Amino acid sequence: MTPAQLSATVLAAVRDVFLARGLDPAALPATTTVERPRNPEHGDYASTLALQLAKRTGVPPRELAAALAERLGQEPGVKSVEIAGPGFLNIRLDAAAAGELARVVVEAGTAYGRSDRLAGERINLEFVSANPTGPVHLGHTRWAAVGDALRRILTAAGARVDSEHYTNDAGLQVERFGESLYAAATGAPTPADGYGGAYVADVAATVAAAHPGLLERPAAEALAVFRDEGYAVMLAEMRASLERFGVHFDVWFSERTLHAGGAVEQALETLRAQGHVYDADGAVWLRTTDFGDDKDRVLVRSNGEKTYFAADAAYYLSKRGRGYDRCIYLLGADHHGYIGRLRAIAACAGDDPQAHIEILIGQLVSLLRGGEPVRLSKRAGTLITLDEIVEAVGVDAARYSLARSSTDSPLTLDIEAITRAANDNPVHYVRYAHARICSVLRNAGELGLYRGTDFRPGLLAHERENVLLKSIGEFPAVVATAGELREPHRVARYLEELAGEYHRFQSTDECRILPRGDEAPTDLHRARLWLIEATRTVLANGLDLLGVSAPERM
RNA sequence: GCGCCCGUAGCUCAGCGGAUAGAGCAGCUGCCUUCUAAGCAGUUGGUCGCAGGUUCGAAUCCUGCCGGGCGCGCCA
Repeated sequence: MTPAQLSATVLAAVRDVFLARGLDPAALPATTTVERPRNPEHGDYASTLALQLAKRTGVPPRELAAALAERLGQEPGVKSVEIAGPGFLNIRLDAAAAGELARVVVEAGTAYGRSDRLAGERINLEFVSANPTGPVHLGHTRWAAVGDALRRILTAAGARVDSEHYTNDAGLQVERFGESLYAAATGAPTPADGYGGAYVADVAATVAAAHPGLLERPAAEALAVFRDEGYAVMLAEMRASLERFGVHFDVWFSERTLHAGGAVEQALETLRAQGHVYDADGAVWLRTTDFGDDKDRVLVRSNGEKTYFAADAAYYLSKRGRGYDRCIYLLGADHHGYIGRLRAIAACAGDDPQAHIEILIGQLVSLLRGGEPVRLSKRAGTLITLDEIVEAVGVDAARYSLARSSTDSPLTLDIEAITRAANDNPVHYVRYAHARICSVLRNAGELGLYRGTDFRPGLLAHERENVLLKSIGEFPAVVATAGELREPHRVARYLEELAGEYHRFQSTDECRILPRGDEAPTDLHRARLWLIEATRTVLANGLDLLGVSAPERM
């Protein structure tokens, strides 16, 4: 029995109790969940429904719990129901009912964990959105890992998701980048406000090599080539780095195309038609304060130039126009000032910000080197690139360690620790569990032992097996919750628990999976093969949601 | 000054109102003559920043304070 099935059973039971006692079923919640108590003495699952309903019905919780226990105890598969404390219901399942879960998981395979919780949602998920003036670096990497995991999780929860990278290629920064490249190619000093990292010289050399005689051409002409070609080179590098990191964007969106295609103009008209645009001091403003922003924002400067904010508005309208009903922005904490104005854009366009726009703010990654904070700067060239991180620890470890903590908490990474601690990364613990299972399955194959079709779930009666089954059963709810809350780290934390349950199971002498020596294989061995295949399935599915590989050998 | 986030074990961090607050790492003690020791078992370690409040119940929700990070342009 899955937790979802048990929850439905509990809800049906409480409905029966309500009807029998003449209580109003309208007081019942639409859904309920069962918890996994920390303390094993509190049963396999616990329901707090009696506690929650006591106030609404006026029936003392323990009394309600007693009636519910009586009724639930008759359900097939339920071994016992006890009332505890103020009105907890502690439920135990028959081993056979609990063990059936392994069959469910094995038969679902890669589909186990998916749900339709977010079915019908068409989501645009934007993250990284780095300026094309330097390599993807550590500051972006957290969002790359988290954003891509979120894309996978939302998809698993039933949503239709496109991931999108917005490239700020229209403004002054690209201009400065071009100037810096030209300077580097001619041996001139880096201009003020230019880019001085070592990669600048590399990109400049690449561009120069592709255009013989470029430096002999007039400065304005050469500059334009360095700017445009350099930008293209940089963008291609960013893409390649992210792809190597396992992060694929469905859409690479260029800010330039908004300006060139007239989308910005059109956005201004749309907003004006909605009545939130006004002119003052020679500039054109959007009255974002109508919708909670702390000040109005300029769309067109008094010199006639459209602001970055105007492009933001056009960009949002572009997303909506492309059919996304929910636009999710994953931004670093240094951009949290954007929340108000972005939401105001949606509102000014006549949308309901609550429904259509969602801004997730993640805290920044800070860096220590030798215990001292390191200031990262693209301009100064003191940055740690995604490529360097991948080279140091590999894609799996890097992705995992960035995705396993809540983006609400700032992450502190020690540069030495990243490389040195490649071994004490929890990712190994999880992947190792998967590799161990594969190893046992290989050994079973050599013995000619397979799980077969005659599965006897009731044989999985050992406490370690029971606990493992319960962990496996949690997976779909974990994925659904991670999707709803936009919190991929929940999947990682869950996998660490599951891996722990597996390691403990396999270390238990009474839980031999394969026959020893000349022992004859039994139904119990075969039942355990079902159990470990179910465990392997969940580990593999879960790691995949994080973009981390599940190796068959380590 | 205003706004957002954070404060939980020595360190890095989990814990969407539930029962005795957890994990990894670090430390200490054991366990490889059969399924991978990247593992397991045990042990040390906590005023959940502080003070109030809400309720059957608060690390979790509310208020105030303290400490830290980040942000508050006709910049991009």
